[in-house]
Amino acid sequence: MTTPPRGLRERKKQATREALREAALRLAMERGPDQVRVEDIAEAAGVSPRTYNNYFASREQAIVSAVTADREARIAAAVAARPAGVRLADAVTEAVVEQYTNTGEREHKALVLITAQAALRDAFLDSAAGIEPPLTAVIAERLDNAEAHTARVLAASVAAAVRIALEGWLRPAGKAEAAESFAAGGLVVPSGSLPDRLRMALAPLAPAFDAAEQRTQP
Amino acid sequence: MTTPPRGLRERKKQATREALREAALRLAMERGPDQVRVEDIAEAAGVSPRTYNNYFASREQAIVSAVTADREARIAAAVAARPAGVRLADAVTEAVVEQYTNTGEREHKALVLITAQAALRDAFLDSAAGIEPPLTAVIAERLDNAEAHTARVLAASVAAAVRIALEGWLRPAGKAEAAESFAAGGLVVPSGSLPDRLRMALAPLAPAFDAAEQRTQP
DNA sequence: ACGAAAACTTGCGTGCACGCACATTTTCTG
DNA sequence: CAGAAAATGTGCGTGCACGCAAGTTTTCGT
Repeated sequence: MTTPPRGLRERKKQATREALREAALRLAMERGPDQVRVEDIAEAAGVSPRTYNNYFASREQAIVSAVTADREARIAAAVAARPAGVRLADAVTEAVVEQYTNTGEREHKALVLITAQAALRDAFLDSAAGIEPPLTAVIAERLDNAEAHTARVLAASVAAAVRIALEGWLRPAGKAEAAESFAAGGLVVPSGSLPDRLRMALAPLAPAFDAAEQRTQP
Repeated sequence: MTTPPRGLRERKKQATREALREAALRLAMERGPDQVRVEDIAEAAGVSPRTYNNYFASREQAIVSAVTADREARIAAAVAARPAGVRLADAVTEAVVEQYTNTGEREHKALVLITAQAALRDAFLDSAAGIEPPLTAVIAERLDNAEAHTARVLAASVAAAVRIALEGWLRPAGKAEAAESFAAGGLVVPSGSLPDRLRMALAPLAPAFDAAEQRTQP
C-alpha cells in the first residue's frame, strides 16, 4: 500500500471514525435525521460528544461521510488504473462516472434520506470537494509533475463540475429551475441520469486537459 | 439599470446590510477580531442580534463581506465591458485581475487583519465562490446562451482557480509548503504577486474557453 | 384609499462548534 | 527498558446559528 499502517494509533483513529460514521447513518435512518443529536451519535459510538467533534465538523458531515467515505480515494485509484494511452480527460471522466454509479443497496437508501433534507443535501454537495486533493496527485503524476499548479486547477475544476452535476441531479426540478431555464432562453434538457449529467458537466473541461497533456508529451 | 429599485423595502435592506458590514469591519479593526461578538455588531448597526443572523450566516462572513462586498458584480460588469472581439478567456482573466488589484487603503488594512486569523482567511477564500453566479450570466451571454451548462461549469472553474490563487497568495509560506513542493520534485515558484498568481491559475482554463467560444461562433 | 397579503424584525429556546486545560495513552530516544 | 515527547480523549464553558411564532411594516389588488 501507499501507507503501511504506522501503528496502533492510526488503527484506533480509523476505527473510531468508522464507528461514528456508522452510528450517525444508522440512527438517522431509524429515527428522522432531525431526531438525532450529537450526543446520541457519540454515545452509540462509545466516545464523548467532545471527541465526536474532533472527527467531524458538523452533524451532517458525519451522516454524509458514511456514504461518501472513501469515494475520493477510489476515484484517484481508478484514474491511476487507466492505461497510459488514453486521453487524460477520458480517464478522469470515466473514473468519476464509474465511482458515482456504483450504488449499492445501502447507499441508495441513504441517498433517499439525504435528498429529503436541505442541510444533508448541502453537506453531500460539499463532499464533492474532497476529491480535489487525490485528483491533484494523480493528475500531477500524469503530467510528469511538470505543472503542479495546472494539476491543482484542473482537479478543482473537476470537483466544481461534479458538484454542479450533483446539484442538478438531486434538485426536485421545482418552478425555480423552470423559470431560470426559460429566462436563459435556451432549450435546456431539464433532467437526466446522473452519469449523463456528470459527462455533460465534465465535457467542457476536456480541451483544458488536452492542452495540458500535449504540453508535457508532444 | 438591470433592476430599477423596486421600492422602499429594498433600500432599507441594503442599508441594514451595509450598516452591519461596516460595523463588523470597524469593530474588528478597533479591537481584535476575537474581541467582537455578534451582539456588539448588531448593537452598533442598530438591529437585534437575531436580525444580524438574517443577513449573515457567520461572524466572519460579515467582516469579510465589507471587503469583498460587490466585487462579484464588478467582475461580471468588467467582463461585459470588454469589446466583443477579444478572446473570452482573456476578457475573464483581465477582469478578474483588475478587480482583485484595485486595492484601496482601507481594503489593504482590512486584508492585513483578515490574513492574521485562520477563520477570517477561510471566509475570505469562500467569498471567491460568490463570483460564480454573475460570471455564469455573462459567460452564457457571450456564448449566445447556446450552452448554459457549459457557462456554469466554466464560471465555477474560474471561481475555483481564483480560490487557489488566493490560497497560495496569503499562505505564510511555512515549512508545509516547502516540504510539499520538494516532495513533488518540481522547481515550483514558491511565491509571487497576486496578479501573477491569478494569471497562472486561470491560464490552464483558457483552452476550455476557446473551445466553447469556437463552438458557438466558428 | 382601504384592507388583505406578503415580507421583515425580534425574543426565545435549543443544540451545537470549538477553545482551553488536563489526564491518559502511544510513540520515540538513548 | 525507562523516561521524555507527542498525540488523543474528555469535561467544561462560551458564543453562536437557526427554527419558531408573534408583532410590525411595506406592498398590492380593487
